[in-house]
Amino acid sequence: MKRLFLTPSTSARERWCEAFETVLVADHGVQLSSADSAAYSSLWLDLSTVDEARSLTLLKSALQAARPVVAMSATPDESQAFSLIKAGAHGYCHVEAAPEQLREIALVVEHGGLWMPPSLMQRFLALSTRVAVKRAPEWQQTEQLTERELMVGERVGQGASNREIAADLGVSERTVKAHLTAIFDKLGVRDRVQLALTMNNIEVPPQRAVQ
Amino acid sequence: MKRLFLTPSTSARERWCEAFETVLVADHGVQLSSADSAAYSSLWLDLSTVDEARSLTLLKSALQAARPVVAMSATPDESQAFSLIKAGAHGYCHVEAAPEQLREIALVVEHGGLWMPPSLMQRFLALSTRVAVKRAPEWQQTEQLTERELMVGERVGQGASNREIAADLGVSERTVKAHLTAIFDKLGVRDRVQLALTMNNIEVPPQRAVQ
DNA sequence: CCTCCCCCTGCCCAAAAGTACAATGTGCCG
DNA sequence: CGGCACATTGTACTTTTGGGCAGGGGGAGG
Repeated sequence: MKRLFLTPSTSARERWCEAFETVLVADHGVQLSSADSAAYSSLWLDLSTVDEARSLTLLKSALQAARPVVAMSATPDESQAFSLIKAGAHGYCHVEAAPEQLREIALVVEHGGLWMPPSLMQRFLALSTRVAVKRAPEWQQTEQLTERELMVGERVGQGASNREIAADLGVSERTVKAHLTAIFDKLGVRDRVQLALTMNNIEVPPQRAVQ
Repeated sequence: MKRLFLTPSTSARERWCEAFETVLVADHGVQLSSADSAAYSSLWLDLSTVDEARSLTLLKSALQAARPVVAMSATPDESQAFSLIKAGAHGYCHVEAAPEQLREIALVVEHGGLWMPPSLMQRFLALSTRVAVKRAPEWQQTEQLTERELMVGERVGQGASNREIAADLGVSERTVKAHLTAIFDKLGVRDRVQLALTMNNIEVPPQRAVQ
């Protein structure tokens, strides 16, 4: 199986060749067709000289090949790792990773796994602990909101006030309130705080009625 | 490499033997010593007849062997998957998974990867990344709250109203407000919505000043 | 003893949030 | 065309929130 490395430079080519028997190296600009994708089993993106926005763009186009993509960074960073993983990368590692490690990562991602450095993985799992993991039913709740309601809900989920939302959407504050009332009803929440949590997939524990 | 399967029954043993050359099967009750752990490369937990609480207990003891653990369920379920993964499992699959798939999973977890069914993986990533990824600064923030302030903050993070919090803590509503004012100041948030998000490790994007 | 910090609270006020009742306009569907 | 869902807004009212001003009590430490 061949591995395709996309990089602006070829400085690390040596290490890659050491890791895998067959390596293809191409420039970032290369156009990937689905025909090509049969030719390799995984795709490796060198993002060491690329800014965040462009990283995501490159990743998106790389993902179209329907092969697992491993993002490689020169300055591994939690925030970058998570945003790339979230965007669809199957792996995240240092661009200077040793051949042996590259082989491990290839094994993992080419068999449907997710790979990142152990410390990051740990942190990644720890971070998700506060997120509600229950029921698919309420997942649809967000779906039952109208387009406009969804916009309002999302802004509340970011901590915006009614006035700010109104300005954002170019409507009156009264309209925002109207949407909110509808949302509260549909999602079964009481106020904007509970809505904000719900919009972030956080379980809202039932509050004891007082008075 | 051997794989150790922990199961109350041996009904699936056949499939396991088909998947791997060497398979050890033992009861859930078996005690794992670190000496044993050298004998196998991964540990597979059959949780098909086990309730949630016991699942976590079994997983915890299995993890002590310092080998990757794959949890297998008869009724794969998002909630169960996530709680097991968070508790330290490296893989989650159906107990009836085909031999070929078992081999894939073994490859992944034994090389440091995380494996779960693709649909679950997608959902898992979608959920996880709503969470803020930089906490070092704000983590201390939570620490800089006094005991009482922390209690109030946590309740706000669960969507409680001032009145409810007051009742919970057995103080007046005015006191709750006083604590809140102090919290807003310390954490640099504007209102209870932003506080609720912050308490759940969710990044509060700066809002454009309007007016 | 004095000071600092934390906890608690009352009165009062302003802003924000949330609701009720009502109305207008638009586009889609039978 | 009439019904219906959606978006929009106004007036007015109630509730909740946030905070200024002022004060009391307690514990730790100089």
